[in-house]
Amino acid sequence: MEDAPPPAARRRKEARPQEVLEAALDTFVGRGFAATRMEDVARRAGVAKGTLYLYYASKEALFEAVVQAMLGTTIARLEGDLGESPLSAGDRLRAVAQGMAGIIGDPRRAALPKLVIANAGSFPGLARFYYREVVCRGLGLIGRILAHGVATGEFRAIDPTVHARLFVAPVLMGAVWQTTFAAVEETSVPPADLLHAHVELFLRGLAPGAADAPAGERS
Amino acid sequence: MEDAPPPAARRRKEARPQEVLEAALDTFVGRGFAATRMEDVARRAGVAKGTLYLYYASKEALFEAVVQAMLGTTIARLEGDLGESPLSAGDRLRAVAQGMAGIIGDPRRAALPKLVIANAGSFPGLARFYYREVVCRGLGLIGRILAHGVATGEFRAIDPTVHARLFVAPVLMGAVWQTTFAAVEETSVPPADLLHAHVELFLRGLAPGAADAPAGERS
Amino acid sequence: MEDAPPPAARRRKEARPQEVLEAALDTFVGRGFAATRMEDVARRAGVAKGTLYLYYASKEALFEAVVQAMLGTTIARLEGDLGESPLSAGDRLRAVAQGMAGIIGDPRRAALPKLVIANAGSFPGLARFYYREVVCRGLGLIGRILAHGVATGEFRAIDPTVHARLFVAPVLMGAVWQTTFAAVEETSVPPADLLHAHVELFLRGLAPGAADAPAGERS
Amino acid sequence: MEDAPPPAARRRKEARPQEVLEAALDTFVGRGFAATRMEDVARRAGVAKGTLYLYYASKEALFEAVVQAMLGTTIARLEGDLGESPLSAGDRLRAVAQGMAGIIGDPRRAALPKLVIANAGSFPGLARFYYREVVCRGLGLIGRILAHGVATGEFRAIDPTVHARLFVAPVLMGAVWQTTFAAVEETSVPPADLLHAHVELFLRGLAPGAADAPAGERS
DNA sequence: TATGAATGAGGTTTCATTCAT
DNA sequence: CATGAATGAAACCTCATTCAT
Repeated sequence: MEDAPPPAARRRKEARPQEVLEAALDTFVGRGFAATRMEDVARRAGVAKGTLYLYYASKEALFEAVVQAMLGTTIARLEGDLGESPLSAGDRLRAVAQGMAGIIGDPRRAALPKLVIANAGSFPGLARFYYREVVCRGLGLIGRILAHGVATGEFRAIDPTVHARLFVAPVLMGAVWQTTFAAVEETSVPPADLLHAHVELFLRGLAPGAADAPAGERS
Repeated sequence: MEDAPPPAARRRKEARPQEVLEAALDTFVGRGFAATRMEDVARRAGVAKGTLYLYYASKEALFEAVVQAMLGTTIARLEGDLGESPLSAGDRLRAVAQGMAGIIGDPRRAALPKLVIANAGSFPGLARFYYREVVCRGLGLIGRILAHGVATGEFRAIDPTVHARLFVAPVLMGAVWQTTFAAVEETSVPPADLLHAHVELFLRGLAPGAADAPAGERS
Repeated sequence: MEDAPPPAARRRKEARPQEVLEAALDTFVGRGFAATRMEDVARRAGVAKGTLYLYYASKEALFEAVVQAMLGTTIARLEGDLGESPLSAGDRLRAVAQGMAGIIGDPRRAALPKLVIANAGSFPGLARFYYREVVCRGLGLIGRILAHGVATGEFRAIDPTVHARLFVAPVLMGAVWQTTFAAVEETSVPPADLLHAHVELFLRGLAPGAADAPAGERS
Repeated sequence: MEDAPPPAARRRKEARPQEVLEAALDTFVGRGFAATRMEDVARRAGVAKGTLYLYYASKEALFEAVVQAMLGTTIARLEGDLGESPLSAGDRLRAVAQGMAGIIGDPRRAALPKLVIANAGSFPGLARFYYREVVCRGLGLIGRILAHGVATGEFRAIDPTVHARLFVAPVLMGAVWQTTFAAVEETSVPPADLLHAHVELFLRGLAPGAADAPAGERS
């Protein structure tokens, strides 16, 4: 005799919390927290309204669980890419970009930034938490790579804090873009192309070139 | 000779719709459309609940009026910058960046992108409208400058469609950032610094430099 | 020189209360008391909302004034017909019917019964008042004529109280009918025809005929 | 063997919609549609405000359901009486009167005419619908009986269309009367007496008697 | 006297949450 | 565990009434 009879029905039951989370994520992203009704989530998850409360104590708790679940894997992914490596700073930026591409390639994970941005006002703790756990760590990682590149002379002298943000911006924007304008966009650019162009442009811009900037600058 | 006798009380009356719009914008941006209560808007505008309905037929109508009002000035600003000029492509990009800086320097106008992003799900027409009226026109303007620079050899050969997005991303991101993380940010970067660094990095990256990319690899 | 300059503008001013009453009556009859908005009445009367309150202290007061105004003339009319006369009972009933025809011929006056019926629930005093002032007096008048006819042998022996109601019913019904179904009726019967047929039928039915009822049965 | 286990609590649950309808009817009749608050209906039905919306989508929908429910049985009753029979026209009118007495004997059913009359203004479709489904059919039935009586010589020559209305008027009026003046009436006449007197008077009046009308007519 | 912008109490409706089955 | 009928707090919106002009 086996230890348990998980013949399809049981398996479903154990996957419930996960299915609920996914249904909730989709609805929260599509409609925003306030406009999402628990019944919508329940229907999408294929369970009854009351069942949601067996797993999550309230709508807020469900929302936080959604963010946590996404953060968990996102952070893990970032941490994985954080490991030191013998590559050049440029190649390490390329590797980070690859990792980010993987993340925003998964629509479910790409939705997180928008979720945070759209609901930070209603969840005071959310912005702070996301900022500390994701933004700081992400910017820190990139900043360190940039600083290293500057130190070795691979990059020209720039402020790593500032340029870390510049490096991240198109990725974040791309993620938000997808979940907002994808449906109405006429001429769409594949995220992969965008990311590739971004990295090359970025690295060229950092190259310790001759003078300061090409033409007649100042600002 | 005065045109009319506006004795302080009258002036207030005529400014009502505008005051309501500003109060509504602030609240919608802070809490999102659904979580905003009409009473909050009224209190912030210093009027009674019912007064809102003298000017706007419903919460939705108020929201749309807010977006329209912001769009109006934003579009006008963009159109102004659209004028052809004898400057180099690089300097024209710098001018556009200046214009954008002016826009996101006004907190009220900087709030529009977040408003659209956060509520596109609940207002199907909103994303489409904003995309057509602002995104397309903005990207088109920048794309044309880029294409011109490529044609004259001022820039290396890049895809204007793709790089227009890259040019805009940090600006948009900055605007969204401000209204989302400003309160919790530890080490903030002045938007002006960010924008300046961005433009310089961008122009360096576009310079028709020697080889392809500085160091070894490829993606 | 005249005593006052009432050149059309002044005359209008003095007629205001009456115009307001008429506008109110029309609206109350059409929509019911609760569904009538003061602004509707004002617009129909051609005055501003606030002006109504110069003449009537509240919506309820306006409603009561409407009823009073209608009652006044209605009662007066009835009283006029109440005068004793040398006619036969039958001819006096015919005269009363004439009077009623005059009343329900004026759409404004015909509307009163419906107004009372539809709003008696919301105005506890209204039913009582109308019953005392109109119903009782009307039924009393007719009852006395019937009793007189019975006493003189002009009519067979019937209960004047009961038959007074039977005499009034088609008139009331006709008045209510007009303001309720007139717009949707396919085959309408002119009120005058209806009334004439009613009186003749009624008088024939009262004639001290041979047996009890024409044909065989029982009750 | 029982079909199901309805242990007193369950029975209550299934009767909910019906209980709500009855509570709503009573309140609508007493106060009119506009003056009725959903909370009143809920309290009278012994449920919470929100519960009403489980069964009826809106206040209007509830009102229409009330009318429908009443109409259903009323129409059925009328149809039942519509069956051809071998009786004389007079006896068939008596039978119809009996049927009507049954209807207005049930206070709930007697309330329908008043409901329609009082709210036709706010529900444009209501008057039309009621007219077609009840008034036309009722008048048609009676008109056919009258026409038959005229054809067989049982009645004198009258216009069936006109006299059908005269036949119905006291019944309708009685129904409306009950729900409007019952509480304030001093000398009330039992509806049954009224109806009986009406039918006898009506039949006498239709008898193909000697001349036209007894005494000195003409209008 | 007349106006109509402003007010806010009160009504309809929604929906997160509970609990008996 | 799972359900979904029931609840009632809270939000949107209307409109009778007031009052500065």
